[in-house]
Formats: sequence, C-alpha cells, structure tokens
Amino acid sequence: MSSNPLAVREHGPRYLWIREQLVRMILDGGFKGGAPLPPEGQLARHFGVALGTLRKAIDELVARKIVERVQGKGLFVAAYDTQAAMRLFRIVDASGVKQLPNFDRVLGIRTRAAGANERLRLGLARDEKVVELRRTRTFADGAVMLESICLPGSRFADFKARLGTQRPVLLYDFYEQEYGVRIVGVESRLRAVSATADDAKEMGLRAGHPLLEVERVAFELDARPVELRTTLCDTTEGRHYLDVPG
Amino acid sequence: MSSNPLAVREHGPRYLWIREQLVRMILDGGFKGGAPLPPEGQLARHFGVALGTLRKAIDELVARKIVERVQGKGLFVAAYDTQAAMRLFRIVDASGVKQLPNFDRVLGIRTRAAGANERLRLGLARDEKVVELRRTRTFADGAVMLESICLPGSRFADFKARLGTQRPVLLYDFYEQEYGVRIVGVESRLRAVSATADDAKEMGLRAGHPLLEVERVAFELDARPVELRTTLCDTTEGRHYLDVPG
DNA sequence: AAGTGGTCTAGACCACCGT
DNA sequence: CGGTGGTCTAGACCACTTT
Repeated sequence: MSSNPLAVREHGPRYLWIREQLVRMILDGGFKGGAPLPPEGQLARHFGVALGTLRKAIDELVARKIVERVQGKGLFVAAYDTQAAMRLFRIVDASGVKQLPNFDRVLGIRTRAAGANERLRLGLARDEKVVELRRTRTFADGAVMLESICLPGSRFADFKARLGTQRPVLLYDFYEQEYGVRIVGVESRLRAVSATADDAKEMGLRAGHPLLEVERVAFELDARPVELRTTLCDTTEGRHYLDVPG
Repeated sequence: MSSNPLAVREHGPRYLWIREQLVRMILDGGFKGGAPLPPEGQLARHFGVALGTLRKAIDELVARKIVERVQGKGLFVAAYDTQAAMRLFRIVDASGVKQLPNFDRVLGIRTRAAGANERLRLGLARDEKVVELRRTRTFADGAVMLESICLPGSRFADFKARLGTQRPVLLYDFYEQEYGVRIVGVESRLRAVSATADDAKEMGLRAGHPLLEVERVAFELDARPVELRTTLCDTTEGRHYLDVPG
C-alpha cells in the first residue's frame, strides 16, 4: 500500500531519502525499542527500490545504532539495553572495567528557571523552566559521584510524581517508557575542578579535592537536545574517563 | 599482475580479505600520506572480484579514515592534514573553537628505562627503553599545557638529533616523515589531578590548581601502540575536552 | 522447508574532474 | 573527451533462525 514509487522526488540519492523515511517511520510509527521492523524485501518493495539500495539506507541507521540487524531473524529498532548504556557511560574503574554505578540517593527534584548554560545547551526559549534532579551514584568500591540532571520542563511534565520511588540506573529507559523520549546520541564536555565544601561533604572527600566534571548533553533522533547532565567524579583512585574516537 | 583470483582462500567474506590486502599494500608498498591508490576498477580486476565487493572493502577503510575518496579523481591514502589532527586533538577553547596550541618549548629529551605504566600502555619488553620528550604548548590566549611524550626507544632511534631544532605542531607528521610511522587511531584516559609545585611553576598557576590530565595512546595501522602522551591542561577558563562518540 | 539477513555479481547510468 | 568515483539495479547463492 501507498508506495508511490517514482513520485515527485528528486534532489539527492534515493538511499538518503529512504533513510529519512525510515527514521520517521520509527519516530511516528510507534516503534518502541526492540520492536521488529518489516523485512528488507518488504521495505524495498514498499519504497520501490532494489534491495541493495534499501540495504544502503539501513546500513547508515545501523552505523548510527538506530537499527539492529539479526541474521535469520530480521531488523529491529535498537534498544537501550545495558550495552548501549555502556557505550554512553564512559567512566572506567581502576581495573579498566566499565561498571554502571547505582542510583544511590535523590538529593532533590525541583522545577526552576533555566540558567544561561542550560538555555544554551538545551536550546530553550527565554522563559522556559527546567526540572532538575540532583542525585548521588555509587560505584562497587564505594566511591560516590554527584550528578545534576536538567530537563526541559515543557517535555517532562509532572516529573517528580512520575518518577515516584523508582530509582532506575538507566534514566534513559525511564524517559522512553514515561515520555516516549528516545536518546540516540550524546556530546560531553570535560573539565577538572576543585570540590566545593558541599561537594566534598556529599562525596566523602576534603574540600579542594580535584574532581572530573563531565557535562553531557543527550540528543533525540531528530538531534534535539533533551537532557543536560553534569557529573562530578573522583578520579584519583585509578578511575578515569575513557575516550576512544570512532 | 599476480592476481591469482581464486587461490586457496576460504573462511570469511572476500571483502574482509581484500581489506586486509589493501592495508598491507599501503603499509608495505611505500604509500605515503596523500599518495594516490590505483582506481577501483583496476583494484577490482587485480583482486578478481566485482566492483561492488571491492567498494565494500574500500568503504571500511574510508570509515576508518585510512583511505579517502575524491569523486572524479580517485582514491588516496589519508594524510595527516590539520583536519585529521583536529579529529584527534579534542581540547576546545572557551568560544567552542578547536585551536591547535603551538609547540612552545622543549623542557628535555632523554632516553631512560620504561616505567610500569609505559611498559603496559606501549606493550614494551621488560628491558626496553623509552625516549621521553617533555614540552610546553601554548594556546592563543596564553594558557600553557604541559606534555610528556614517551616513545619506544627501539623504533625511534636517534630521536633527539633527528628532531634537531624542528618544532612541529603535529608530531605525527614528524613520525611519518622521519620514521615511517603512521598514526591512525588514539585512545585517551582522562583524570582530574592537582598541580604539583613544578607543574604550577611551568604553567603559571598556583600549586594545587585542578588540572585535566589526558593520557593518550596512539596506534599504528596494525594496532600497535607507538606513543604514550600525557597532557596537563588548565580547564578553568572555559577550555574543555570535547567528546562526541561516533 | 520457508523466511530472514549477508555476500557477491555484472552490468547500467550519473556527477565530477582533468585534458 | 575519457577516466574517476557515486548510485542503482535485478538477480544469485550462502548462513542462520524458526517452524
């Protein structure tokens, strides 16, 4: 159905056009993470192109981790399993092993006016508010991270109530389940800072202790920024941030 | 010539086999950065495969930034132009612009026994020595970075004399010209540390100032580590390390 | 056995670059 | 103009998964 093989379309390679159609299909078609997509042959007929062309479009979505191929089974919308989280979370312990820290304690959830940096990074309008969640996370060895998470208030209504008593390790799962927000990419800025008295108290360190500050912006499929997360982490015991450029 | 289309070869897709042949061709064939490769049609005939298969092999090398395609002109071995350097160098100034800091001053070049970390990261034998270059680099705004660069002595003979009075901003160019060593990938570990008295003096800061320490290992085409570089950078004036996962 | 993705072929035509 | 890479086709056969 629909199809319409050689419609008006012009400008640009067909596989790029198909790639965008597929993104919209996933976004608007109610495909959740892990959901199966139609088989390649069917998609090729639907778009009226050869299999090779359709595959080239899929290849790019696979490279972007938006779609997964499983031989003999089919195509699937990529899910936020632990593996994906591992790809975004880059702090590694002394033995070189990535280990997701627990969601330890909520320090506060509040809605407030956005600061200049939050407006910039999240692309907010002048008067838009943000929801801020402050929490601690702990590693297996007991080390504590301090995290502040800012979300655009307009898209995360009723955040405190919906989070309730949940303490999800992967907030991105929560965003998807509760708000239909799929994170597909991040961009991080790293700095070294000194622990303030408050930081130090919360993390069990002395004031002035050097901390790695990771400011991470998370993006949706359509490249809109949806989360600004600032993490403070002690990196003096072998723990470090690992960067392996693609 | 040679060719030998359907030789013993088995196990594994052909395009992977061809990809490895191409890597060896570049490594052993004396192709310098920027050198043109034979056209796709010729390579396809040489390996005895269809154009599409050859292109799939090339696609992977292009993705790894080992080969470049230029429409209408041909294939080229990727060069270390400033753009490639920008991809590896990830420190961004306050305005968000990447700017390569100058090679400011040599603090010392010496050959010495390798420490435990150097042996680990560079995969050195027990008794192998390293050449260490210590230098400062300065940004346009005057900020200073402190850098220690360790190389396996066995592969960088006569380093001090060959460097002479050169002050290349891109050491990787120097490695390629003088030693035929092509860097194609890096892996960085980041920590926050406190400036020692010596660091502080060299960088014009007070002791205890928080510094971002970037420990970067550079790899050759065949994945051998060839350089361990430790950089200390002041990140309190808006300067930061930018990480955009592929 | 039927259905899926993975590899491979042997062409075609287009867009771009140099002479 | 001829040569190059870029796109696209319409098939073929293989490897894997499920029924």
